[in-house]
This record gives sequence, C-alpha cells and structure tokens, in this order.
Amino acid sequence: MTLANVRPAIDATACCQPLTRGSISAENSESLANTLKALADPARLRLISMVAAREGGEACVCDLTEPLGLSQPTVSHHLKILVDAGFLTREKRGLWAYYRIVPGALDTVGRLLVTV
Amino acid sequence: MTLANVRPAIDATACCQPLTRGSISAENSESLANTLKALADPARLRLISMVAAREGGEACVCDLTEPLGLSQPTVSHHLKILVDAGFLTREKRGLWAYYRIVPGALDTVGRLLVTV
DNA sequence: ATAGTATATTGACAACCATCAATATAGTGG
DNA sequence: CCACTATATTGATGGTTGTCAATATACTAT
Repeated sequence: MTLANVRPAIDATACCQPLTRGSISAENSESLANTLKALADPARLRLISMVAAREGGEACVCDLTEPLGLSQPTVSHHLKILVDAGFLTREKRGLWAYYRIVPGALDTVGRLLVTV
Repeated sequence: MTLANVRPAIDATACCQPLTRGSISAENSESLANTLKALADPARLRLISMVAAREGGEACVCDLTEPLGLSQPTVSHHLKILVDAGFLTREKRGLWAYYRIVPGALDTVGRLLVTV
C-alpha cells in the first residue's frame, strides 16, 4: 500500500486499542502506518497547522503556496494526500478550493499513541 | 534529513505546542516529521506493540524475528530506527540485545496531535 | 583456540516519494 | 467565444526506503 491510495484515518482508528495495549495485528499496523505516513512530512504538517491557524478555519491553495515556499502543484499534491487520509476536507467555491481540518481526526490518531 | 539520522523524539516534542494551535515553524515541522516517519511503518508499529506486550516489558531480537515474519537483519534495522528516534532503548546482556519501550515517548508525540 | 550463537553491518536492488515544469481542467468576466 | 485565473494532473527525476543475502562482530562454552 502506497501513499497514493491510503484509506481515511477513521479506518485506521475506528478499530483499535492503543498501540502499547497488547500486540497489534499485521492488518491494523498497515492501516495505522499509512495514516501516520500521511502526517510524516514537514510540508504536510505545516499545511495542517496553517489551515488550523487560519481565520475562519479554512484556506485556499493560494493562501498556502507562498508561505510554504513550494510550487503550486506540490502544494496541491500534499493537500490531496491529507484529504485522502481523512485529515482535511476540500470544498470548491468558484475558482478556489477551500481546505478545512476534519474535527477529531488528528485526535483519534494521537490517542492511539497515548497510553495514559 | 533522512531516516538514517533522526533526532530523538524528545527533540521533536520538548518544544512545541499542539499541531493545530497556530502555525508550526519549518524547523519544528522537520523534527516532528522525522519522529513520525520512524513510526510510520507497519513492521515498526508491530515491534513497538510486541515489545510492550511482552512479559517483563522487554524482548530480544530473537523473540521478534519469527512472529514478525521478516529477516533478522531487517528486524535489527527497524529496531535501530526506533532506538535512534527515542522510542526504544537497547541493552546488551550476554549474547542478547534487549529492547524496552521508553516511557512517555509515544505519549509525548501523541499529545502533539491531540487538541482537546 | 575453536566452534557455535545472537546480533549488527554492508552492499545491492526494486519500489516509493517529494519536487518541479509543463499541461490540462474548470470557473469568471468581458 | 476569448482571455484570465485558480487548481489539478501528468511526466520526469533525484533521493529515500524496506528488504534480503552475505559478512562481520561479539559473546559463550567446550
């Protein structure tokens, strides 16, 4: 399973107990690894935090390209990965595509790592 | 920065506020991304959970190779990445190398993702 | 010393990823 | 219909990763 076809975060997380509460199955480890892979990139972490920090909780690609310092196609590429992984939503309004945080998605992943 | 030379998890986490509490710096995003990269592999997630599930909280390579279904060098390789990232410790006793969970390391990373 | 065992390291290879330039798509306004 | 703009897709490329076979290292026991 590559980054190109990742299941939404909820798939990785609807099922499982915390990582350190007993041995995880091979299947669940694949699912969680794919979800973490979507997060494990500096550009994508910054995109998430930039969208979250935005007034109104949404940002278009044009808001993100310049401060991130990457080309527009690359930014679109990263946003797509985050949408596919279930961390962002995308809404097209006119020419612009607006991205928002999916409430709870990061929390669900974070809680799988936290034991106490 | 590649997986081969990752700073310990504490470096990524001693500093920062949660990901969605305002824009993260480029530097911090690199650090956190490297830490998450160490986790974002199914074999390594299973290794963590297998060590955690073990009686006495420790396991040697020989305990892990067969149930993981990977070669011994590959298992050693993954364990090294987890040690370098600060998630496991390694103690050599006689012929064997025993690995243990670093208390709190996963929690610190998890809390960076959780907002509520 | 020698043989045996557990683990680590090296080297190689196929698969994957982040990135950009170029192009395509889609929506807006004349 | 025609320019113009914002975003997405395609294609290519250099770098990274996961894996194993082969070998090296380190420790133990005879």
